[in-house]
Amino acid sequence: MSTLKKHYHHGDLTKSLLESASLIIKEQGTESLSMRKLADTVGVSRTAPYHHFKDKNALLCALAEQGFCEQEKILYSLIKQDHTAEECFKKYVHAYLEYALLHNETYDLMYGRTIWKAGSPSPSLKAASKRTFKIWIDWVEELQQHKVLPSNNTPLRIGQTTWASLHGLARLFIDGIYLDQADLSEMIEQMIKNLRQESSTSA
Amino acid sequence: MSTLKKHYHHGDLTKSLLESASLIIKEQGTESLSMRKLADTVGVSRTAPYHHFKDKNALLCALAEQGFCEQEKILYSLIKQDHTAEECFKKYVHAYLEYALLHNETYDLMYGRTIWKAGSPSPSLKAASKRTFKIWIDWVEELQQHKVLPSNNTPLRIGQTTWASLHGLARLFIDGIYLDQADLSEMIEQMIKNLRQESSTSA
DNA sequence: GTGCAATTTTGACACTGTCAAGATAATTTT
DNA sequence: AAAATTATCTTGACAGTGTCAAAATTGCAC
Repeated sequence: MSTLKKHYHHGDLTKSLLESASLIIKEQGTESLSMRKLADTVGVSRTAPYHHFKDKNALLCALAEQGFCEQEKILYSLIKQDHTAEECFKKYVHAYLEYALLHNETYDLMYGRTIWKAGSPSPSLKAASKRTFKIWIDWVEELQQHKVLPSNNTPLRIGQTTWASLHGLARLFIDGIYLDQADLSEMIEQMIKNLRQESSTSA
Repeated sequence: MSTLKKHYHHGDLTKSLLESASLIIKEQGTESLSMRKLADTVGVSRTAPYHHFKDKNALLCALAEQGFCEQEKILYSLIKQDHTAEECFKKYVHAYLEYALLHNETYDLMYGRTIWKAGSPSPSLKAASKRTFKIWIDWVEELQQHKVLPSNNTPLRIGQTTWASLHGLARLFIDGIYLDQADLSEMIEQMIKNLRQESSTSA
């Protein structure tokens, strides 16, 4: 009888489920997120969550969607700062990888097989990812104009390939192929050089 | 009583399991590979496979290891041809992505979360992946000498970053983030330009 | 043939996602 | 306020999973 929504037994189960689920995947990995344990953690029966999410896939989609919002906020605010385009791009790359590695489980849901191949992305998740991608492509166009990124192709293609590069770097660490965080920063620096318009300046 | 190995009940269960498993993941995805169904397919009881593979993880490791052998063969033979370094590199990129997409489920086992993060790679799998990686790094050094890849860092770093780029491109398609195979070849071409020593030649 | 070791099976346990049906509480309608 | 309707949650059930322990089967060496 107080705030906005109010479900009789639990206040706001939808929200509680998302929060708990988010915590579980962060601390124990997506593999060990089960609907039953989640329900138990929140203090509700096994099938209660199914009245708030059609199935597990829907829950994961919601988590991924939250991730897109969060990531978009971080990266978008970065773009809108008043650095040189060059400096801004470098910061973007660092921020992108920082987000990916810090929220690695969420990143995996956002850009990984679990939802996009094994599962099926919800319409609103698709929309969120498209939105994020569009912001990126628009900014790539600017970066091309400022001669930060190469102009030998359309913003779309350049955006796709440089994104693929960042994504690949992120994945190698997220998936446990590389573990040594010490290597990471050096790899990031080199990746930035690779992606820049003029890649080779020194011998 | 004929050839090399011979197990009394089934000829060579180990081999049969690997072959069937390989077929199942190719046709139905790794998600729908279960030890029980696999056993059933091969015509043996649920727990029989456990005398040939310690657990499911071990089976997956074996599949991944096979993948490394196969991939190594393809790529290594390519390196040893008599094209220009430039031409050879282009072919390599195409071949790498072709393998990744054609054997996408195996590729995912070789370079994906399932084994490397969620599971645990067997010693021999680790060795196989190290071997493959070493061949790559050695060749990167050659490519640098032929001014195909940039020389502004060690072979290791350049090898890591350009591999990350190829891997990222592969993953976007393997994981279902991108589906349109028509885009793929254009993205590959652009990626090659990105990776080459002099990335921007035209406006 | 007997003994031994390799191989396979049966039974069991604790999990998983999710459906159908029933119970309960809140909300709306009368 | 009482009744009807809806939203929410629970209990029971089913089919599936990985994998362990113990028993059964088979092949081979002696």
